[in-house]
Amino acid sequence: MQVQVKKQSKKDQILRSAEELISAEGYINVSLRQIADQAGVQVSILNYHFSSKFNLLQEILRRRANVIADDRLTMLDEARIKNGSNNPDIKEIMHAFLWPVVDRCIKGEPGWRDYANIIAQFAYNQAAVELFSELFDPVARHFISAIRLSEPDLTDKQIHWRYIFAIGTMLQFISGTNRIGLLSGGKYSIEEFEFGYSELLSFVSTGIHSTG
Amino acid sequence: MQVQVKKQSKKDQILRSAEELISAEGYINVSLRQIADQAGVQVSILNYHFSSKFNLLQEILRRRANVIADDRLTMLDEARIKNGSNNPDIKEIMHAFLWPVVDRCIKGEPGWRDYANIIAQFAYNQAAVELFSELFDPVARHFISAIRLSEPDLTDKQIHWRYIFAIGTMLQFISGTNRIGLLSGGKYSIEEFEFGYSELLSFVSTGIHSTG
DNA sequence: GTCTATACCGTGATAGAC
DNA sequence: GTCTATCACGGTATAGAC
Repeated sequence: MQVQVKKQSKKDQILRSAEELISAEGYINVSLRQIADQAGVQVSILNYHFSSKFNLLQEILRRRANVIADDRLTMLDEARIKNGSNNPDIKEIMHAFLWPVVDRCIKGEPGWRDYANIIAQFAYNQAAVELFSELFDPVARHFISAIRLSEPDLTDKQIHWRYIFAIGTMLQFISGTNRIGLLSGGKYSIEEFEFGYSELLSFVSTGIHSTG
Repeated sequence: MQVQVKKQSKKDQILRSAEELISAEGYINVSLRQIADQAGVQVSILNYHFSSKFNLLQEILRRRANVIADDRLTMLDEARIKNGSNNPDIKEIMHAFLWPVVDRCIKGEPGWRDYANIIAQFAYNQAAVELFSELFDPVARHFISAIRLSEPDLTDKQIHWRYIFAIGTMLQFISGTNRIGLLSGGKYSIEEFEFGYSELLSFVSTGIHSTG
């Protein structure tokens, strides 16, 4: 029993160190030896537990995904209950989709910030797309059903495309790159997450609702 | 003179091979030796011309950027002229922003498709953000001015945020990952670019115009 | 200025002892 | 499960030919 706990916490420690370093310096620039050093373990332990560097990355991506997935479904259900007709409007739906990620990834503990950064790093990487689909698309289909009810004038195809666009918008927001700081010459910043979030939510909701 | 041409075409050949391989297999998975082989040159030539792998990537990103930048400004000017008041509506503005990328990257020669893929691969990579800003933000500021005229009810801060969101939406679209194919179980595909583009344009335009 | 040959050291990964 | 030793390969630097 105690051994089991010990092992778990050790594996977690590796995952945590990897998360931190990959987020800060980028997957390419971090070596397994650095990760091992920071976690206080031997290099070959990493290969024992994770079998490859890329698989370590995949485990990082997996680890926190279902927390988000659960929260999204919970918030979607709550929105349905709060709304008597079981048919919340598009903004409530997208809030249930966006908030679990944004809240944790921007305000949450450092691990979640790192996680968001890593997700953005690999979002458009061919090798990781299938994993992302596996982790997030089952829940996505629930949201698409909800949108279908809420926006009866949209075709199924339109809903799918716009949902994908919403993901793209969200990724831009949760990536730690502070592109808005560079664009605005420092006038605005990714740190103003409350303003940013309300803009994100209305951008995405209005975009999905669009009639052309 | 002729020597100059020869050299240029050789350097271009390396860039082209690198572009193709990095797009297809990912920056991490491609070695300089593979690139050299495909270009029919020696490995050390790459270091001679580009000094490092990452710098080679940067040159790839630079090479086609100003073609897009020029087209965007041209289309923006045309929209202004076509519209008597020098104040085109938001959809015309965003079309001028999106079309030069989408047209080339989706319909254009293979090199442009690869280019789009690589841009998406590095869009949220900390190490590349400053370069992207350098390459695209000067033109972005012209578009922000145009939006300011077109959408007088928006604050400067709102325009900046929404412009950033538009970039995120575009990246999702031009990335070659076909996330929509996975989400829809193959029903829809990234290949239907005409439908996708009209959805993209209205999503982004409506999102920017949003009143909450 | 270009290109070639070669060597260096850090990397991810493996096999086997304990 | 963990550690040591070892491997092949990667990006990079350099010395010198043309």
